[in-house]
Amino acid sequence: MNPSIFNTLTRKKETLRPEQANEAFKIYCCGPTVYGPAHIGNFRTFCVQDVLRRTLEASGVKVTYVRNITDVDDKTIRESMKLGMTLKDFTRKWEDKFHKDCDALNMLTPSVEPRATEHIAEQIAMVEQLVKSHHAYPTADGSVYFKISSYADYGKLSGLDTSALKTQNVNSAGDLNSADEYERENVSDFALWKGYKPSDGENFWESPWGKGRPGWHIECSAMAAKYLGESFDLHGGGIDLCFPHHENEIAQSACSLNVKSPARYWFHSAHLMVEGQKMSKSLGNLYTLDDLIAKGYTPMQVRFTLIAGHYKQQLNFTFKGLEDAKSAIFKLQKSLLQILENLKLTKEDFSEMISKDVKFDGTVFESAWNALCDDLNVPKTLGEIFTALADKSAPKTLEDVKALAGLMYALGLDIFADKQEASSESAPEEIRALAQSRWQAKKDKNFKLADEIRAQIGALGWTVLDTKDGFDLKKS
RNA sequence: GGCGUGGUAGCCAAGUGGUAAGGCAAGGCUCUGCAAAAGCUUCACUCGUCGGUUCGAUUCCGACCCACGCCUCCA
Repeated sequence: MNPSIFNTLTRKKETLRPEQANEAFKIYCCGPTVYGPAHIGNFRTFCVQDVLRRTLEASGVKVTYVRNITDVDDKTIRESMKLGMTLKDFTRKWEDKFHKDCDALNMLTPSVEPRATEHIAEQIAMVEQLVKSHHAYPTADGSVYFKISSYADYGKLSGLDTSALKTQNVNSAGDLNSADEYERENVSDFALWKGYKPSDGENFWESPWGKGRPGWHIECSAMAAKYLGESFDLHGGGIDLCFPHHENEIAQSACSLNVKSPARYWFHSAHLMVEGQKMSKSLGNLYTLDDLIAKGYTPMQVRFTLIAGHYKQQLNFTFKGLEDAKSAIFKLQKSLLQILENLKLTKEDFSEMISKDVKFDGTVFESAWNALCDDLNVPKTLGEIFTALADKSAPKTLEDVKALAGLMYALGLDIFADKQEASSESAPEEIRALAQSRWQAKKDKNFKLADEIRAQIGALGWTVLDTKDGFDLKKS
């Protein structure tokens, strides 16, 4: 079964098929701007895209996945200069951190991950092409702007009324859009190339219009065309990129490459709220992965939380939600362990089964898979998984377990990544000795002493949990 | 103002023209000294409000209320 998604361009749910049958499905996603640690809002988008890619793969489609690194823009330049670092050293540092976080969140590595600064020539070539075809014009300050009035379909993706746009001189905050600053012909014309300013420091490249640097939108168009061709299958990003970023990309590509739209499917995921509020630094509710790990949550719990809501739906991120995810994962582990035991299989066996080569048809998890293929309905998928797991009337077969492993591949949930609560081995010798003496007291039916020792252990920050024939120690 | 999304149990969240998946939390029971765990089990006559269409609407239509997002470089 081929997965479907809601295509922003057509405003319809569509089945995803590669343009050329038997060829790879080509995806381009806008990657991070590396000027600091990515936050969970960024990761919501990237995790959802990861699920899309994995689901396509599990459906038997080959995928080429390109996600760029934006390593030059106002923020990267400003922050690197503030620290006295070269732009490259600065951005590589945050790029490495981004990759570390992605790995922790069990995201697959992109097929290609191009950096904007390593594709300046391609960007300049595209801008030249646009200038030559009169879709763009240079200005006195050495910048080049795209002329949106030269492209009739501008605004089609985001449903923008361009006639209103052209006369719009005031933004939502009531401020005058500083149209004159760069001598733009029209306020809505956007920069393809930015002329050099002293505040750019050492960060500039030579171009036919003098030294400067590329505008933000052109990098994606140039790199997507280079690695995926003039037209590819799907372009993704956060909903905020729909306008103006993707709108501008379409305009650039359409006018320089002579295609209607660079991508046939446009995939946008909704934003993340935190405790009901927009996430922002000023509200102090902007979390990075490390922030959550420091609070004792695991990357897998974070991933579960980020993908558990539908991608088109705004997700309200809460710590209660993180707790819920923790319990849900634990429940999943327990049910699965029971099934594996019945089949005389181990966790390791299951881990080896996690693969994109799966058959879902005829298994108890067929409906879960169908839900995932239906516009990436992860909440329903999870519901179907739990329902199937709980259905005692259908004993699970090896094929069922393999199908579940396939679903775990698609969702990117490494279900045993989180150890089931720390166990006795990690406890200090002192605690273990105490626990041992309590166990002896208990066996001697000296419950008073046993409870005293338990209280003592509790005071030292550990909890004793009795099992059938022994005990576990847990950090409390 | 323009465009768009959503309002389903305490919280999160699917869904369908015929009377509401799932997760979390909570309650009850069983079980072991106790505790925890585990197992079993209960938990929306109701789907923002008001009208309309229909034999029948949470699901279709209209109006209204509320929340949220985008509107020039924020995933």
